[in-house]
Amino acid sequence: MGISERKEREKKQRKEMILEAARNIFQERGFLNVTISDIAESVELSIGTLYLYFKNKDDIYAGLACLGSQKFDELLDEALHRKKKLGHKELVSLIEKFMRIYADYGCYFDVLMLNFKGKGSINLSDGYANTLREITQSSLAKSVSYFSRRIPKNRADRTEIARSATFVIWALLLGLTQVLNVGRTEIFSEDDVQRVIKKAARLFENVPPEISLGE
Amino acid sequence: MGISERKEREKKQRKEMILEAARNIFQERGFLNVTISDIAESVELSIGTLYLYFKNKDDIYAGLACLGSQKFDELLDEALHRKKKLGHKELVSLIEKFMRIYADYGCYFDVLMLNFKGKGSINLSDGYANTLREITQSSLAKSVSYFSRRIPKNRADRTEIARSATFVIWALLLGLTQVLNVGRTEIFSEDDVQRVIKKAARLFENVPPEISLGE
Amino acid sequence: MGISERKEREKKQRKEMILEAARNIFQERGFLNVTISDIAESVELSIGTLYLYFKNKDDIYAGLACLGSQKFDELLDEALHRKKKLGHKELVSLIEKFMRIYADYGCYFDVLMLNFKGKGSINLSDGYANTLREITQSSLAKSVSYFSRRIPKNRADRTEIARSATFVIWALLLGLTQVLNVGRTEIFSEDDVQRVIKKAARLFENVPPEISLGE
Amino acid sequence: MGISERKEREKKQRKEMILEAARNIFQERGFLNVTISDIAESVELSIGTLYLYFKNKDDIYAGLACLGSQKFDELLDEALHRKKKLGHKELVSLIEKFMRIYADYGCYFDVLMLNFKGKGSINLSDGYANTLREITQSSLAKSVSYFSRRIPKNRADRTEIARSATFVIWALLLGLTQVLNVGRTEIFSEDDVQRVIKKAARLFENVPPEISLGE
DNA sequence: GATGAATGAGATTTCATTCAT
DNA sequence: CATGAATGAAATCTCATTCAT
Repeated sequence: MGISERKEREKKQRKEMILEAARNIFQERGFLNVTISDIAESVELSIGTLYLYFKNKDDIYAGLACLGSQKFDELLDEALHRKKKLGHKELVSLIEKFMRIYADYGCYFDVLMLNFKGKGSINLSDGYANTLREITQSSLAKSVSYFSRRIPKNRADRTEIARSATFVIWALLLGLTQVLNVGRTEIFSEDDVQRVIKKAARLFENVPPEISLGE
Repeated sequence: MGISERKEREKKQRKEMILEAARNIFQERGFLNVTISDIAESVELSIGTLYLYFKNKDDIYAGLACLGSQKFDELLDEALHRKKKLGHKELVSLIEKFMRIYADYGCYFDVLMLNFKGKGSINLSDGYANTLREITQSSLAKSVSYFSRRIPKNRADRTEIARSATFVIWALLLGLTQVLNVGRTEIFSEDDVQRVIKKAARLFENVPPEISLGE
Repeated sequence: MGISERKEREKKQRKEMILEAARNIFQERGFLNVTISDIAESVELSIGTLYLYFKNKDDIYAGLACLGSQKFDELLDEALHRKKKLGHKELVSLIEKFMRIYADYGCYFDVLMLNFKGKGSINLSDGYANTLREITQSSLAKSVSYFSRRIPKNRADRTEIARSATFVIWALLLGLTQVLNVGRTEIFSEDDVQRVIKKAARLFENVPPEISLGE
Repeated sequence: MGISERKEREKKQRKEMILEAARNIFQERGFLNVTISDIAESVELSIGTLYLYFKNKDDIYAGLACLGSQKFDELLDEALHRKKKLGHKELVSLIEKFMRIYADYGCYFDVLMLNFKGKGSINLSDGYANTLREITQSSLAKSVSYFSRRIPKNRADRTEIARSATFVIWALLLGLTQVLNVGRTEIFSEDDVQRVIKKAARLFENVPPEISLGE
């Protein structure tokens, strides 16, 4: 039992190592135009070995999506696991952190998008589909719980409000990465980015409690 | 000359017809796993004929991206070309319209994203690259102008604020489509969507003038 | 009768016009990478019209081959239709002329080569096949006759010697174009070309009568 | 390192194996109308495998051209690496050998011709372009050196004469293959061929030393 | 377990030929 | 007659996956 557990653990570590290394090539060349060969080369393993750890290409994508979700979950943990209300400073920090995560792990989210929007283009194997669902639900629950705690208990629609707040801020986070990445170099400068982040953060101040992001 | 002009016009119309029909199949099956054959079949033309109108596959993608930008530009025209401040009702309407556009023309934006993020994955021919840049600049100018008019003239950083406001709302629009599409069916209901939109719109109320979306 | 004859004549003229214009594009771009479209464009006629005059692509190639053979035949006429022995000066002139013809009409000969060597790659329609055979036989007969007249009548192998002489000089002519064209710019200069031609011509001097090119 | 060296060697051998087998189909069907599929079938490999060894179709052609140049180079080595003057017997032998090489490897030279005359029709990858240039220069140097040695040292234009002699004999060799192959069956018999070769060889006898092929 | 050469199905692309106008 | 858009068969090329070593 001990042995098989260790094997299992080692296998999982190796998978993550592969994914971590694979991420580089994805970030570098974009989601399209990356082949299994490219990944293998980037990981410094043979093609065949990749198939020992992943059933097929979609499985690799799914793995990436899971890792990305985890990163996002960790970010939320750090940002929301505090007593204080999420003020301007904290929001700016949250957005900046997410931007930075996206800079390094953007392909995770892209895979995530393509997975759902691709309507079957990526067929998650059951294992990954479950993992992904669990992580997402976990993140969602955390966010909702956070906002919920900051809404008066006597409001019947507390949960709904908290869910909405969650999706709005998620949307803003994701949208900012998209817009700022698309426009970068072509349309605006680093200064622009800073301004946009600050303005986005300020949106959430001075709003009535029930729509704010907290207390 | 009259004849050649007509020919030119007809050719342009046919190109748009192809793109319009191609859009369907993209929306239906997702951006990945659509082949030239699929498009040809959807358009009810032969593969060879597509190549009469488009140099190659990337050229078709580029055409889609341009059309998508145009749709977005038209949306902005309609939403911003008004005297009144962009109030809650108008914002809700704007977001809803964008959501609806995205439902039909989402693939346009996906192409746009992949084009920029893919770092060369889609090689825009010069013609399309220019068109795309022009449309984007036009949309940007409209937005900036709109917000700028609503900021006190004596503020030195008027333009910067207007630009930031533009990017924030663009980000929100795009982000909402992403989040809401990803989560749909899996995570939330149509009711959720409505709530999220309303909440997003309300964010922009009761904020100090210099960061509001208007007057 | 007069009318149909005129029509026939006009059609023939048009065909030659097409071939003459087609030659340009062949010389310019090389035998491969020339399409029917390219030819049509070069001739300033529509693709469909080309097919009014030529059954198919091979037919155009065949036409080119015939024209090339004619050019060569005319060259021989001019060079051999004289009383005098073919001396050094005349040989140099002959080679130079052939080189010049080749510079402009080289693709004719290329077609000729590919026709035979291609072993069916170009399927001559019967009409062209006959024309081509006739022209070639005519050229051959002229050459043989020329050399034959310069060999003592009492030699039993007069005709064989004359035929051999013909082929040798034809080979030299053709080979020079090949070698000099392949090497041009890469391997040697215009001066080289002149020297090679002169040396080639000189080979045929001072050889015993029965192997010489004349008298 | 030993392993990678072996791999490299094996890869090279496989490439040559492919080219050797490809040659057959080229000789059989003519340079045109040979497809990648045909080659793959002839080599008894899959299409995909060919693309493991050659970047594209042109790369295969280029490989053939290189091998052909090598064959020619070897022929020259054998023919010229001797003390004795290149007499009639040796010349006949040289021509006959070249004819035989051409019968088997003719497509090599055809590729060579089309490469240069096609003005870019075949795009040599850098590697092949260099190899080809090197081999050609090597062959040229050998020939020139051979003839040079047979020209009195006090002649200032020794090298020029030697170069000219080289090109003339190369032209004759190549031209003979062209003429004799085109005319074969249609125009002349095997006997003709023999006579032509002998006559061609005899051309080089009894000529003044400075234009002869050797002392 | 690890490898990567080989595969072959399927993608993109080309172009000679046709035919409705 | 003249046209050239449309065709589709066939070509080139790609790449996820397998399997013998």
